[in-house]
Amino acid sequence: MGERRTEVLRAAIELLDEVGIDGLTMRLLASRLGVRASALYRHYPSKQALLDAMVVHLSTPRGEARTPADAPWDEQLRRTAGSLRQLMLAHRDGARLMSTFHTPGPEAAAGFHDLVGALVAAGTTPDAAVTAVDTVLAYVNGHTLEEQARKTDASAWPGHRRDLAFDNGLELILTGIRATLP
Amino acid sequence: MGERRTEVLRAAIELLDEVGIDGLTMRLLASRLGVRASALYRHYPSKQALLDAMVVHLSTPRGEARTPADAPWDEQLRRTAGSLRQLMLAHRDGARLMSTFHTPGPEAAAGFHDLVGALVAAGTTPDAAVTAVDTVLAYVNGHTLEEQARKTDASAWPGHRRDLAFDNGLELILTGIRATLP
DNA sequence: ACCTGAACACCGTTCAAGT
DNA sequence: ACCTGAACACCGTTCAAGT
Repeated sequence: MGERRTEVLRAAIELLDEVGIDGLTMRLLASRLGVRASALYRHYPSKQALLDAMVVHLSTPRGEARTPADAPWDEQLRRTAGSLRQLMLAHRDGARLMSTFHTPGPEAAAGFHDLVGALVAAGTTPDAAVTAVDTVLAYVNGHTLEEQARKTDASAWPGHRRDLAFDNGLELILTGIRATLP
Repeated sequence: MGERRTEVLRAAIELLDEVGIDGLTMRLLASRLGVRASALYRHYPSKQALLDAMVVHLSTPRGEARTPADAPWDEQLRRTAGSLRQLMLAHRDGARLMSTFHTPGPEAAAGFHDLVGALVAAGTTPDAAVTAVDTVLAYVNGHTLEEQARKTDASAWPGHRRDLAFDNGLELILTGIRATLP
C-alpha cells in the first residue's frame, strides 16, 4: 500500500534539511523524485497536507523510552519540554514547521492531559495545572522558535550553551509552579 | 520629504488587518494605492524592508506613558510583557509579523537592558537577570503567537478570559524569578 | 496506480522608459 | 520624484490524458 506516499514524505523531510521551509517547494520536491509537481497531488491533496504529515511523522516517538506516568510532575514537565525542543531542533526550521500545524491530534492531547493529571495529583487545582502546562509549552515554543531563527549555521554559541539557557529558563518556570503547590 | 513612503506604510498596515499577512501582497497593496507593484520599489527596496518598517512603526510607543525606571522589577516586567502582547494583538497576524523581524534596534535593546538592570538592582546576578528577561519574552512570544494563530474571528473565548490566561502564566514566571532573589 | 502536459491564476523583483 | 509596461523566474493547484 501507500509505498510511494512514504517516499514522498521522506524526500520532503530530506529536502527540508537542505533548503529550509521557505525553499521547500512542490516543484523542487517533485524534481528530486524525478517527477512533475502535479504528480505529488496523487499522494497529498495539498502542500499543507504534506507539511502536516511531516509534523506528524517527526512527532511520532521513534521507539524511545516513554516518560513513566508515575514520575514526579516536574520531571515529567522537564522531559516533555526537553523532547519537544529536541524534536524541533532535529530539523532545519523544525520549530517553524511545527508552528504551521494546528490539529494537535490525540497523541498530543493525551500528553497534555497526563501532565495536567500529574500536577493535580501533586495538589494543584485543575485550572492552575492547565495554566502551568500551557506556560511551559508557550515557553518552549517561543524560546525554540527564536533560537532557531538566529542563523542556522555559524551561530555564535555552542549547543550546550544554548541548552543551558533553555534549561535555566525552564527551571525558573518550574520553581514558579512549585511555589503554588501545597 | 518621504510623504508617499508613509502613505505606502499606512496602506500596508490597513491591508494587513483586512487580509492578514499571507494575503499582504505587493501587487494587492499597489492596487489599493492605484499604482503598479513595481512602483512600490521606489519607496521600499523589498517586501521584507516594508514588513520591517511596519514592525518598527507599530512598535514605536505612540505618546503613551513610559514605564518609570524606578518601578519594582516585577512591575516593569509585567508592563513590558503586557504592552508587547497588546502590540501584537492590536493587528491581525501581529505576532507573526513581529516574528519576521530580526533587527531588535536600539529601542528594544535599551528596554531589555533596563529590565536586566532592575533585576540586578534587586539582587540577582547579571546572568540570572538575562535568563529571567529572556524567559519572560519567550513566554510572551510563544503564548501570543499561539493565541493569535487560533482563528481570528469567532474565537471561543472572550478577550478578558484570554488576558487572564496570559496573566496567570506570567505571574507563574514572576514567582519563579522572585524565588531566586535574596 | 502513477505520471505527464498544459494551463490557470498568481507571486517578488528588475529595468528601461515615460511624465 | 514617481510611475508604467513588460518581462523574468518563479509559485500552488487542477485536469484531461496517457501507461
